[in-house]
Amino acid sequence: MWFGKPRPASGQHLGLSREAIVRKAMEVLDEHGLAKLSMRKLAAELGAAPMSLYWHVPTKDALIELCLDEIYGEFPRPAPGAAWEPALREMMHAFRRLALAHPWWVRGIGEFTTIGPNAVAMADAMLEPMRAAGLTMVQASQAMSAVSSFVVGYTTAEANFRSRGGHDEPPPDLGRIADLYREKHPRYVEMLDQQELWSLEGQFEFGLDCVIDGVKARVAALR
Amino acid sequence: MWFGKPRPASGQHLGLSREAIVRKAMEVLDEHGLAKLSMRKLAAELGAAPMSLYWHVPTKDALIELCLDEIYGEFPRPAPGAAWEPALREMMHAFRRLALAHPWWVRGIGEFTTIGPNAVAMADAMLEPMRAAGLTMVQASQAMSAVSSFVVGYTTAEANFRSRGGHDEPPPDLGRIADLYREKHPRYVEMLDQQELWSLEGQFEFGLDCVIDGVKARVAALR
DNA sequence: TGCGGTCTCGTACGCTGTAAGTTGCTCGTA
DNA sequence: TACGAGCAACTTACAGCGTACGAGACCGCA
Repeated sequence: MWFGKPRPASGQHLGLSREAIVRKAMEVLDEHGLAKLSMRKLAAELGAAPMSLYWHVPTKDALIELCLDEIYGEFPRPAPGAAWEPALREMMHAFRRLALAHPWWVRGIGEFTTIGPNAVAMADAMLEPMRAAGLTMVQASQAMSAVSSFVVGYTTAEANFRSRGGHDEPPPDLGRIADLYREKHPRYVEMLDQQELWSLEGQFEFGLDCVIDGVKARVAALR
Repeated sequence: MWFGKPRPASGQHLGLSREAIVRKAMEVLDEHGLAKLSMRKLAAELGAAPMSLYWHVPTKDALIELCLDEIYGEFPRPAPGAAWEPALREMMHAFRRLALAHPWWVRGIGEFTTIGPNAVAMADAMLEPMRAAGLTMVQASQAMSAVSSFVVGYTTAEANFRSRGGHDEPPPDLGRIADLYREKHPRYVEMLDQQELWSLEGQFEFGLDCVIDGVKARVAALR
């Protein structure tokens, strides 16, 4: 007997779809990280055979790129009429938030260069307040490139550091490292001892302020 | 008769050593990239059996970290008595030079966080002119963190872009991407059409100027 | 009833890192 | 000269990986 469902959910149909696969892949990524994602385990998790995934997704790398772009979809949109500087700042804070919530994401960005629909939409949205404020295309793009380069670099390091057990205080194995280099590079070891440096948010804020200030000054000078 | 050589180079001795393995690994990395480095191929290249490498190196990841640190050894040292700003600038240019010469390097930095002897020596050397100029430890460290975060982020993207065939001009598949997004994000596509944006060195210089300016201003304000 | 399209699966190939155990070599000492 | 220690290289084997290829199962439609 057959119940007239759009998908008869019988025999050959598991309800697999690109969306379902991406969703489950992101679960696995959030929980176990990039290195632990395998097509075979992912398939098992979905109750399917490994090769079944390949009907919906051409390759593992392509799947990862889909996941990467998915995160770009979670960015907030600048409020209409917002000034570019606070909008950019807010966007970069969102970036850090997402990067720390999904540590595999920053690493993936470094390896795969995403130009998926969500990434493009996000960049395009950020372009709006900048153009509205009178920045030229080149200025706007250079500003975004400078600021986001910093943010990518910083959050990569931070995510890495945190994944090794670091928080906002000196890491557990700091003593070992300090001992290793104490006679040869005492200045460096002295730096490691500064409590203030281990405020990861503070470091981020400082760098972000620097870049944005620099950008503002340069943009103003060309007026 | 015995010639007093430290290693008689006979029978079981292939001349394998940690240094030789690292050297050959760097050759492979420079030529084929991180993904193509395998212990088995590396061993073959050295005329040895795969497992022989494991006498000299505990694990593949450890070998990669050794290679990463090796590159840090190629940094120039700031001239004695140099001012911190030009010294830092020069250091960051060296970073970009090395990152483009060894594209696997930047990617590896993002994945492995190196605190090897050469990396530490390089950071320590950079600390010298900053301390001499009267910056506090915290200021010096924050400045280095901000600037190098930008440089890591930018060169990661640039190395990635170049490895996909990009040079200092619009990439070959730009048309395809532009067509994809033209109706939905015309502003973004217009940005891609700006010739000036594809000067990768220009973009780098712009961003670097921004961060360093911002750092200088902040340091001066705290005086 | 048969057909073409959509989806799932089984098998197989050629890779990977490395744990465990074995062999041969050289050397210091007896 | 004989022997055990220790170093260095090798062999074998395991568990896993991405995915090419081809064979089915099921659907709607003619």
